[in-house]
Amino acid sequence: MKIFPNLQGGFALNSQDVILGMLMREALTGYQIKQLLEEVFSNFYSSSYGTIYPTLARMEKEGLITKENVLQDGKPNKNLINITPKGRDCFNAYLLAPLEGDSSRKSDFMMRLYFGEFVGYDKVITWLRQAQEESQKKLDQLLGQYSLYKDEMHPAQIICIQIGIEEYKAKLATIAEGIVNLEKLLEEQG
Amino acid sequence: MKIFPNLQGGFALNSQDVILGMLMREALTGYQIKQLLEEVFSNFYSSSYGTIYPTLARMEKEGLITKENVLQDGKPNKNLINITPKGRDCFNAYLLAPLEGDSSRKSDFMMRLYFGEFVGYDKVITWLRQAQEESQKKLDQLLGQYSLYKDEMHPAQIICIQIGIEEYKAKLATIAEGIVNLEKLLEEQG
DNA sequence: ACTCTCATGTAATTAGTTACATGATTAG
DNA sequence: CTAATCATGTAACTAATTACATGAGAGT
Repeated sequence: MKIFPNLQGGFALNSQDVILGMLMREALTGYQIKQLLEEVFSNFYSSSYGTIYPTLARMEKEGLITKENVLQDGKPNKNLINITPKGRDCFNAYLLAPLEGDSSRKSDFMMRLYFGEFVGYDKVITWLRQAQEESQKKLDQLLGQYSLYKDEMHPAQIICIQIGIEEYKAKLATIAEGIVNLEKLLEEQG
Repeated sequence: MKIFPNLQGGFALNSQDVILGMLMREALTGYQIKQLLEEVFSNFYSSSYGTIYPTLARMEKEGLITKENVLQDGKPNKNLINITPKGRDCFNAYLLAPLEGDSSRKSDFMMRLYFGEFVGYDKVITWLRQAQEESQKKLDQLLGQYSLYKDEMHPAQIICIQIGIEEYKAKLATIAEGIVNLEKLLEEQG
């Protein structure tokens, strides 16, 4: 007896939907899918090889994709993944399904900030600086994407990237302000 | 042979650390822990009863907490959870461990925006409006928290909430702008 | 010599969600 | 009489991560 009746073709955002979306435009390899996840989707999704390859195997069995073995020279052979008509239907069904509320973003950084009372200001400042560096990298990545591709991007895609950019800018500004305030407090103390 | 040697007292942010942090100030019940997660931690963590109670049971076995049964009248009995000295050590070890990079925020909304080319502008606008509503609620929740407790909050805690507030403001502004642009495009189309 | 990129995959393990199960009291 | 709040827990199942395993070619 199934407790979760929505095995696949289910309603929650999962790696299968993301992969199908990527394949809508062009055939890709598992390796390329992973690269795209890191380079362009990392702001709102992530997945490892340990998820990607087993998912692709299952999707092939279900007839959502086909694998085409391509011999290369100088490089290992690759399996080029093509989406099938059934796969396209499945992706369109995902797009028509009700939008889910944003799933919980778990942030170690924010958690520690919240518990900042249990460490010294200096430690909190260290965390803030680390988050600052990380956020700056993410922002640069998004800005790079935007300037490179904005002319060929769909309006919805542009909004997606802009949301990321503006969120990181806001985060960075608030972190910078926080560092200044904490440094002032540190000085007053000692 | 263990593949993951960091069973507990591990390095990744998990429900155990969050629960210990909550108990540092005062004893709580499992029910109250869930409420706090929804009301104050929801911006950077979430957990269900199906995680909380089994985690508490394991933590008791490991001596990180103790349960104190309290009889109430008119209400069901409750198990008040107290943190032990070992539990405090464990939480401090978490705070000293290296800060993790922000774990992947998986967002159905952002994913759909990115694949907006496969649906009409009207559908994208619907998604934007839904996200707008949801983000506004989250923002209001944070603003409420801030105005209620800002005088008793630690500076680090204030920064934590401000980051959330500014992120949501930025998101809302960008969504609003996006809706205007898409509506213009819809009109032009006819 | 070493490291990076390309390339595909499996095994062990963890952590989590959803749905179920129970039941008293209070407020509308 | 119906729904919400208070309160604790379990069983079935899903989804994912990490680490391992393999191997060729290119650049420094």
